[in-house]
Amino acid sequence: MTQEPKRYLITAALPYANGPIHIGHLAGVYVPADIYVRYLRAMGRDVAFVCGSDEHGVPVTIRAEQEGITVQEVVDKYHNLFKQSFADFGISFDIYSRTSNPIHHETAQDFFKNLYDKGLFEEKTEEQYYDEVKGRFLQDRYIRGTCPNCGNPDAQGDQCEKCGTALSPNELINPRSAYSNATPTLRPTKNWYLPLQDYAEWLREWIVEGHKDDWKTNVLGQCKSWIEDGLRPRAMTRDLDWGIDVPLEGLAGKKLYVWFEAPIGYISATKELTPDWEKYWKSADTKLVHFIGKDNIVFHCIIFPAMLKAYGDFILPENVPANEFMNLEGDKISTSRNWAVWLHEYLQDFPAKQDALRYALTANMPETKDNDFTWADFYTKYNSELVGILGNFINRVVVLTEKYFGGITPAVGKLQEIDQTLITTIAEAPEKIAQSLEQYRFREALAYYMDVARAGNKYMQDNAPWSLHKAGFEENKERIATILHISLQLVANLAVLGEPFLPFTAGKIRTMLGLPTTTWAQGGSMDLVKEGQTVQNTGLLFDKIEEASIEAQVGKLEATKKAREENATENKQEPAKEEKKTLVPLKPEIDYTDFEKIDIRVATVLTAEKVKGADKLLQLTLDTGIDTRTVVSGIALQYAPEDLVGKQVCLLANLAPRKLRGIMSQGMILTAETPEGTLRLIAPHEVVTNGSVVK
RNA sequence: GGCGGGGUAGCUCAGGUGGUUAGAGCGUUGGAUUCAUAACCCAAAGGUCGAGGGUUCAACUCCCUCCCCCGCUACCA
Repeated sequence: MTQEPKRYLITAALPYANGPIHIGHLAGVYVPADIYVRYLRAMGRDVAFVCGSDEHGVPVTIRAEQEGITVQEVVDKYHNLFKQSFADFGISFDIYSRTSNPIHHETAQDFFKNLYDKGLFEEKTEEQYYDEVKGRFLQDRYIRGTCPNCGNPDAQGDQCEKCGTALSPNELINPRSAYSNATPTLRPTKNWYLPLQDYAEWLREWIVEGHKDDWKTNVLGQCKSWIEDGLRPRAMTRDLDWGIDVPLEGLAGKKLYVWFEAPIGYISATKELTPDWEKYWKSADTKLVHFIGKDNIVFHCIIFPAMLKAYGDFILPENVPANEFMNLEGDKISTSRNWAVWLHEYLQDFPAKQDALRYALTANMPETKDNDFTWADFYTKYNSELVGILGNFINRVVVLTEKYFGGITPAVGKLQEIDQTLITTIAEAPEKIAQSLEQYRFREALAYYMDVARAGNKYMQDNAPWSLHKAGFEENKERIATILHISLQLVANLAVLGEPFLPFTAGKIRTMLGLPTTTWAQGGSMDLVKEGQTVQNTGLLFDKIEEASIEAQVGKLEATKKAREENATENKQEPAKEEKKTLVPLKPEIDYTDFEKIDIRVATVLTAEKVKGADKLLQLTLDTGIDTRTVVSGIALQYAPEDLVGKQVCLLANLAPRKLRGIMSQGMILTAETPEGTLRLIAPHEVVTNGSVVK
C-alpha cells in the first residue's frame, strides 16, 4: 500500500483463558500494540483495536477438572481477570471480546460453512485413541503412559516431560486416558482438513516476494521456512466436547479446531464493535496489522491468511510484527512453573506504577531476539530514567515556575541561539518518533522520546536560571521567564509525545498544565501552554522505588525456584523405584496359528548408514539368504553403523513394507527393549545360515 | 537431524549495500553544579563485534566449518 490507508484494524493476540497475564504477554504483544494504536489515534486516524479471550480447546477443560469447577467458570474467571489487567495497564482496546460469545460462534460457523460449501476442505478418516469410559476422543497430550525412553510412568502422548523426548501416543507403554485412567481404544473418526499446500505458491508470492522488505526478519524467516518445508493439510475440526460445533448435520462431539476459530475472533470482535465492521475487513484501503508473539507466526502468516483467501472478500494483514520472547531473570517465563511476574500481582506490589512497567518493557522490548527482564534492571531503569531524567526535569520546571512566578506561566521574551536550538530539537521530535513507530521500532521510539527530556535537562543546566535569579531577579526577569516558558512548552510536548508510551503520566502532565486531550500534530509546538496559565504542582510523577521492594520481588522468584528444585529432587528418586513396574505386562493369549503368521529370519548386515535428517534411524542392507533388502531401523542412538556391518540380526521378514523418511523399509529388526528404553539387538548365539527360520 | 532467529562494552540491547577512531542507556571513574527525588550537566575508561578458516587492497559486515541460546519441525515397522 503506497498511499496512506483510510483506516486501521489492529489486532492483538487473543490470550488463552488458562492462566493470568504476565509481563511476557505485555512486552511481546499488548504494549507494542497499544503504543501503536495510541499513536495512530493521536494522529487522528480511524482505528479499530480489537482483542478478546480465547476460551476453547482442551487445556481449559483439564484445568476445570483439576480445580473442580466447570469449564465455564474457568474461562469466566480468566476472561474477567484479563479484562481487568488490560484496563489497569491502559491497554486501550476498542473492544475486548471473548470467543464464547454467540456472535463469535456464528461467525466462525459461517466461515467454516462457506469453505465447506465451496468444497475447499479435504475429508479424512483416521484412527484415534478413544476413552470408552468418558466417551470422548483423546488429544495426544491427554493420553498418558510410560515413556519408552526413560520409563517415566506419566509421560504425555506428545512428549515426555521428564526426558523431553517427543512422542506420539502409540509409542506409550500402557497408554491410558488422562481423564479416566481407562485404557483407550482406537476408533476411526472423520475430520476436515484445509489443504494448505494449495495456497503455497500464492503465500510465497505474497510473503516471500511481496513483503520481503517490510516484514521483520524473524517473521519472514519463519514463514519462508514453513513454505519451503512444504505445507500439508491441517485439520480444522477436532473431536472435543468444548468448543464451537462443526456446523454440519449429525456430528455430535465434533468442534472447530481452536486455531481455525480463534483468529476469526478478530472478525467477531469487530462485528461486535461496529455494524460497519465490513469496512475494516473488506476494504482495500484498510491497513490490517496483527500484533503477536513469535509462537503465533505460522497461524497469523500462513493459516489464517489462507483461510481469508479461501473465503474471499477479506483483506490480508499488511504486517505481522511478531516479537520474540521476554525471559525473566534468565529463565523462560512459564505459567505452569509459576515463573512469571503476573500483572495483577505487580499492581498490588507497585500500586499505580503501570507506566513504570510499560516503560521497562518497552525499553527492553524483545523486538529482534529474546530479551531478559530482571528486577535489578527494572529498578535502575525506573530510578535513573523515569525518576532521574523525565520526572526530575518536569519537577524542576514546575518548582522553578512556582518559586519565581507564583506558578503562573510567564511570557516568552527575546530568543537566543540556545533557545532556537532546543526549539528545533523539539520540533523535530514528533516526526523522528513517528518514523520509528511506523516501522514498529518501539524501543528506538521510546529512546527518542527520552532524548527530548534529556535535552530539557541540558537546556536547564546550560541556562541555569537559578544563577540568574541569584544575580538579580528584576534585571534578569525576562530571560528567566523565557527559559521557563520554553521549558514549560517542552513539558507540554512530553505529554503530547508520551501519550502512546506512558499514558498515565501523560495524563498527569496535562492536568498540571491544564491541557486538554492532545493530538500528535501538536507535538513540536511552542504554543501549547499559554502565558498566564496556572501550573499546578500535583506532586512527583515518579517516586523512587526502594531497594527493599525489589529485593522482595527477587525473593519471591527465588522461593519459586527453590520449591521447584526441591520438587525435582523428590521426583528424581521415583523413576528408579518405578523401573520394575514399567515392564510391559503380558499381552492376551494367542494360539499357535497366530504365531505361525510371523516369519522371522536370521540375516546379515551388509551395509549400514545413518539416515540423513533423522536422529534415530539407520538404513541397513541385509542379506536374508532369500534376497537382499533394505530395512530402516530406529537404533541409531544405540549402535554405530560401522559396528553393525557383518553382524547377524533377526528380521521380521513378512511385515508389510513402509516408508520411513522417504526410504522403503522392508521388514523390522528385532531388538530387546529394556524398561529404561534401551534397545539391544537380538541375534543367534552362533553364526547360522542366513534365512534360517526363527521359531 | 533439518529449517528459522540470535550470539556486539561490566549489564540490557542497537547497528552495519565490506572502507577512516564500532554505538545507546544503565553501571564505573573523574570534573562541574545546587533549581530539582544526592537527581541533572560535562568528560573518561571499557569491546580481538561466539570460535576457527577463506574471499578481498580492506570483514564485525560476504562465504565455509564448528560451538552456544531461543523457536519450529521430523524420525524407533
